[in-house]
Parts: sequence; structure tokens; C-alpha cells
Amino acid sequence: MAKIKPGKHISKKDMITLKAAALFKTKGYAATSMRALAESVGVEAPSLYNHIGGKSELLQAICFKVAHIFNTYFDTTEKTGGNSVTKLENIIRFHIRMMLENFDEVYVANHEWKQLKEPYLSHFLIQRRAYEKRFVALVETGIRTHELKAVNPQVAVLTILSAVRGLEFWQNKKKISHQILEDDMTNHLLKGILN
Amino acid sequence: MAKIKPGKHISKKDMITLKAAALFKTKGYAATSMRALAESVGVEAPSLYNHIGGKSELLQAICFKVAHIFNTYFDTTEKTGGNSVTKLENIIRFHIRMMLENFDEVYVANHEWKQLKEPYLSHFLIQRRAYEKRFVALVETGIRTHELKAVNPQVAVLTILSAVRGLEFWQNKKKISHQILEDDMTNHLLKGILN
DNA sequence: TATCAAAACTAACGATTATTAGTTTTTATA
DNA sequence: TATAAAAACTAATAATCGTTAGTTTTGATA
Repeated sequence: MAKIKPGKHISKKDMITLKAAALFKTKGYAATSMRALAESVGVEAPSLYNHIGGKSELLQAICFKVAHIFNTYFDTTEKTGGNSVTKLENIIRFHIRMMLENFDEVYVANHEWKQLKEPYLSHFLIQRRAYEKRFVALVETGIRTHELKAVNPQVAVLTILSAVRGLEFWQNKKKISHQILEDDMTNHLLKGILN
Repeated sequence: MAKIKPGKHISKKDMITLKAAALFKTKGYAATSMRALAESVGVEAPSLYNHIGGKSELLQAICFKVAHIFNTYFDTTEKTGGNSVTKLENIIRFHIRMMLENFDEVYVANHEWKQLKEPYLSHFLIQRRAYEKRFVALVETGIRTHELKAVNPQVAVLTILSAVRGLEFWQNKKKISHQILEDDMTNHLLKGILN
């Protein structure tokens, strides 16, 4: 049987991880067997172990990669000048685009993190709580400067994060463009708390 | 070992189903073993089969029970008089309360339905799509009567349903009351599309 | 107390799981 | 073309899975 063919700028390990993300999304982590993953890669199951450490390592790689991407974007946004609402809008739009463009991995990070083993599970939860805290702080600043209504900032952040996460259910039957989707949802979520 | 003790108004089957919902929520359906479920019930695994048909039957019961509850509430709301915004608000509030008060079962229905076997998987998806259509129709009516902005109704419904679904991530560290949570989120989601 | 069904138990089934060991094939380099 | 490493393979491991069979215990009724 043929070897795994790495693409131009993607290692075999990364290719396996991408295939794993697609399967984890569709079937769930626990319900995805290494044999099924191997088949989707085009190889026998034991051959995977020439490239990866194990099943759980795949989930870890996916979850922490996604977490890192969101944290990095938040970093750069906070460094820019501009008011809170602009920053908030940028981050909301980034979340929406990530959901639309990196569906598999973001979905897995959002849904299958529970299957992480310790100590990775704890690390992941700490990272996520820290991210939400930054988000809440941004809303609190917006409220203090009277850009935003005096809502409960935690509820607002929960509403926003949940709404964008729900893009996993988007089925584009009516061929609505990504741009309209992004604009409409961003406006809905921002206008709901704008002063 | 002791028998399963049914409570006053709950059969053993229902008790097992409730315990299953709690485990499916925490561990996921595929990662929950019948032995683990049996332990949480206080019984050996084979004893469960005196009361239930099998593991998959438990998931089916949970998913379709939740679907039925939401459909029933939508029915009664539609029968009431009143404008679209009032109906919409009622349904949003009902979703929020269901998430807060029937967490386990609603969570499982939202997340583990993928593990349903055919033909139940298809039935569930048909039901869910039908529910979303009713929701979209309600928003469309609100737009036609100029109660709501001329947003894309599908995007608005996705935003609303996703936001309430995200209450699964709610951790009440700061002891915010359910009422404030319900009010704030409802206002956030309604004001964002109100005319 | 005797009876009988309900519901628990133990033991075991075949299937599937992730993973390891050991071997062969492929591929790149010299 | 010879060599060595990379990566595939086959075979098999122990563990765990949902579930069934057969038996014993429990609990209510007579």
C-alpha cells in the first residue's frame, strides 16, 4: 500500500491530525476508532504510530492549537488602539470567520475537550476561563465608558460566545453569503447591548 | 445488593434514564459504559436490562422527550393571541429556563443526538429542522409587521438558538440569579433585532 | 408461611478497542 | 547499485464493550 503522501507544506503528522479532526467532528472522539482514522488516511492502523504518539495526543493537538489561535488574536486586538466596541466587533467577527473557515478543528475544540486526559483537561479549562475573563473585562470597559449598556457582562459574553459557537449548525441551504452572515450576526450581538 | 428503589412518582426505568442523562452529559454517550451507568444506579450492569431495552434506547428516550417538550410549548404559544415579539420572547424565555432547569437532558439532546441510530437519527433531524422552520416563520412574521428589523431571519434564529444553547457553559460563580440571567439574555437577543 | 413473579446476581459471549512487537517494503542517499 | 533509515505491513496483545444465559434472591400476595 502507498505511503502517506505529505502535501507541499503539510507534514504527515499534520495530515493525520486534520483527518482526525474531521472524524472527531462527525463521529465524536470516543466513537472514532484508530482503524477508521487509518482508513481515512489510506493506511493500516498501526502505521499511524510511526507518526503520532496515540489517539489522545491527536485530540490534545487540535484543542490547544485552536485555543492558541484565539488567544493570539485577542492579544493583537488588545494592542491596537480604538474603543471597546471596535475591539469587541473585531473579535466577534474573528470568531465567526474561524467557525466558518476552520470548522472541523474549532468544532472539536468546542465539543470534545471533555475527553482530554489530565493534566491536559485542567490546562485547557484554565486557558478557557482565562479567555472568558479577558472577554468579560473588555465588555466591562465598554460599560464603564458608556459605550455599552449597563448589562451583566458575564451574561453578555456568554450570549456572544454561545451565539458564534452555534454556527456549527449553519446549513447554507439558501446560499446566504458568509459576509451577510457575519454582518447580521455581529450586528445582532452588538446592537443588543449598545448604548 | 439492594434493588433499584423507585421514588414516589418515578419508575425505575425513568430513574435509570435520568442517571444516564447525567452520565451522557458528563462523559459523552460513547464514553459512558453500561457498567458505569449500573454503578451510578447502584446495581450490576445486566440488571439494567430488566428495565430497559439497551443503551441506544436510553439516548432515544432522552432526545425525543426533549424534542417533544419544545414542540409542545411552541404549539401552545402559537395558539395564544399577541404579537410576534411577545411570542418570540416567551419562547426564548422558555428555552432559557429549560436549559437552567433540565440541564442534563437538554444538553444530551443538543450534543449526543449524533449517536442516535437510524431511523431515529433521521426522525430527530427532521423534527429539529421543522422546529427551526417554525421559529424562522415567527421571525418572518415579525419582520412583515415591522416589529422586527429586516434582518435575515435564518441568521437571527441561529443566533438566538445558539445563544440559549450556550447556557450549558454557565457557571454561576458570581451567584447571578436565574431571573437576571433570563432577563439580560432575552433583552440582548430581542433588542438586537427590534425595530 | 407458601407461592410466584420481579429483579437482582454471576459468568460468559463475541466483538471491538488502542496499542505493541516484529518483519517487510519503500524511499532517499551515497 | 549498495545501504540505511523511514514507514509500511501482519499478527497478536490485554482490556473493555454491550449484551445474553442461566440462576438466585427479593418482596408482595394468598
